[in-house]
Amino acid sequence: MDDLFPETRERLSLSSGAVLLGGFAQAEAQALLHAVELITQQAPFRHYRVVGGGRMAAAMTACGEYGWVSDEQGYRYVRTDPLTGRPWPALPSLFLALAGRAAQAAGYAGFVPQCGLINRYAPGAGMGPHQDRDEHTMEAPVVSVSLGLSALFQWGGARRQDACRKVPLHHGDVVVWGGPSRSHFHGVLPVRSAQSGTGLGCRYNLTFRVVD
DNA sequence: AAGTCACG
DNA sequence: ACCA
Repeated sequence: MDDLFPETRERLSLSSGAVLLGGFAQAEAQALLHAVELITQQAPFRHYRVVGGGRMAAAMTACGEYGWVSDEQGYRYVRTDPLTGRPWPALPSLFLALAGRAAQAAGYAGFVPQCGLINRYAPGAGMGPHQDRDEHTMEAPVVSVSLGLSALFQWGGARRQDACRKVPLHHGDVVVWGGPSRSHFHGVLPVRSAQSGTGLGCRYNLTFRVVD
């Protein structure tokens, strides 16, 4: 388990099935950011609408077999980027390797994501508590990778009204939630601008999922 | 409401 | 509460 994350700084049990892994190598973070740059050249960041008409504060794009979109038909996964009309950019092997490694370290072997969502949080942007329930299967875990500015992750329970625990997430942290925690509510408090060692002016979050 | 705003 |  531990040898899969040799750079791990800390390991924090969140609840049944959810794990926070801390700190992969800086060189790997730079490679991940470079991959993000290449993806966003093909599938630009955009702001989706939430049900009800509001605008999501986080800018989003995706890579892999499926991408998450929000449109007049609701929240769903599609194989074609509605913005470009082209398939989503391929999941870089670096993403596949990191996601598989993190999932295995958290106790979920054989994780092969079909979707890599990329969320960009400018200072002030956050995401309210919600469940990830648009995937057709909930068997596989969600793997979440934090890059750039730090943020407070809100980790809730199975019900919206359950208390949320605030977990600081920093550049290089990975959160994995599966099993009973797969459908737990979670969100991100508005990101605050700060001088971080990364020099990045925003937070990037990569989330990896199996869709069907 | 995966958002925003008003009001106590 | 709002009423997409």
